[in-house]
Amino acid sequence: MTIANSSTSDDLGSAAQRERRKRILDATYELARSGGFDAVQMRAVAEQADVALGTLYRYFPSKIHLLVSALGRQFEDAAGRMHEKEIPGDTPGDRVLWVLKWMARGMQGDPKLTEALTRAFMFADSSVAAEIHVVGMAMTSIVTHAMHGGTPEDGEITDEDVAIARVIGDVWLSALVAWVTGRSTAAETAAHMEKAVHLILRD
Amino acid sequence: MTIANSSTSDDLGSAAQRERRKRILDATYELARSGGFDAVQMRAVAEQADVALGTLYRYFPSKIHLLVSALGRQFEDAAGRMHEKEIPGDTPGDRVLWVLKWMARGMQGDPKLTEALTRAFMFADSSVAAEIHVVGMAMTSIVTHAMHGGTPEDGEITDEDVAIARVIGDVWLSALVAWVTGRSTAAETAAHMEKAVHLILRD
DNA sequence: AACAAAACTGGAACGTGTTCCCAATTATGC
DNA sequence: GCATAATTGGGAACACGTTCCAGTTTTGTT
Repeated sequence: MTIANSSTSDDLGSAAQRERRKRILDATYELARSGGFDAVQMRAVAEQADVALGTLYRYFPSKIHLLVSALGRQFEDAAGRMHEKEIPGDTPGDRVLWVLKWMARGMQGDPKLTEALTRAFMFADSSVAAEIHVVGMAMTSIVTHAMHGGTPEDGEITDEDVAIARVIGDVWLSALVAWVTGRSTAAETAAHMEKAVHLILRD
Repeated sequence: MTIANSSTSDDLGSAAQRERRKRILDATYELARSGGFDAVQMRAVAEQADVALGTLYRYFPSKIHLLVSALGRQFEDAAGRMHEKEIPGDTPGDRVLWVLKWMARGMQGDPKLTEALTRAFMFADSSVAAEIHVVGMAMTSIVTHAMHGGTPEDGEITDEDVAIARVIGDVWLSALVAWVTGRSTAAETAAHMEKAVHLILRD
């Protein structure tokens, strides 16, 4: 149950292809950051990445695949950074809340980007299962890592831990959607998460 | 904190307008039931409801509004039926699980319909806040009603109860999305909900 | 009954995701 | 180095959500 090992640091394809793929994802980020989901238009991505529209579709078979792939890269980066540090907090609940707040801070700094990626994730169907799985694994990994104090040798991660982490991840996703779609404020979201973690991880 | 009182049994408009609105929602259900989200095409809804496309857009300003309104009607119906019966089960956890399974059974009977309504709900932004609120209230009402054994006089519903119900609702939504998008089976979803309810409502 | 306002119809038109086609370019095997 | 296959570029075309408009019907008022 370690960090996902997907093809983020791409094994596949020639150097030129890896370069194209990177340009596409970079263009996606930039458009999403400035204008959110609606601004990530396939023609605009293609133009900014300097590839033809057909090529873009060869690399990512839909807009949803594209955005969820971007989300996966971001989550894996976050999970990687997470694993490099000690998580502050005396109890699992404190540490999980610390991590969730840390991620929330990052997301609030780029609300449009977050909106684009989250809505794509929520809209994805089974054809995006592989990319979705990457995200789910990274999220579970982040939470379980926080539950165990960030000290890698600190005991095994049990099935129970994973189940708990999934539940927390679910609540987090729902809260994220509510925030992203403007149905709740950042403060309400934070309070809601705090409540949920206290319910689930009674210290 | 009783059942939502929105304009489901429509106060607004003439008889002909209520009739049109009903035809539109019926057409929406039928198309969703047979083909899911993608089959609910605005031109098809208009044709099947025997109204002009412009009229459909006058009643529901977007496809998302239309589907979320349909979901709201369904949830209010479910909440209403819920409140008429005693919920079996000795503990809050048992009763909540019973209710969730009862709703899951209904949704599994119409998977395409569920897919259409759920995806619309997840995709809705703040312009759909009113319709979303109807759904959220109905869901919270269903869960709190189950927590208190279905006997209406059985104590007040506290803020704490509502907070708990919201968390359960969040997990349920995430699980629903996973099921609807084919990322988890009905059995996995049920097991996951059971785990979550046991964590949140320790009996 | 006559008129004004609002609602409805039918259909054209636009934007964006997606598909398709073919010529030009690049990579691969001999 | 060359023949062949795979990839890419450029762009037209299609589908569906959405908007808009001119004309007609319905509704409401006096």
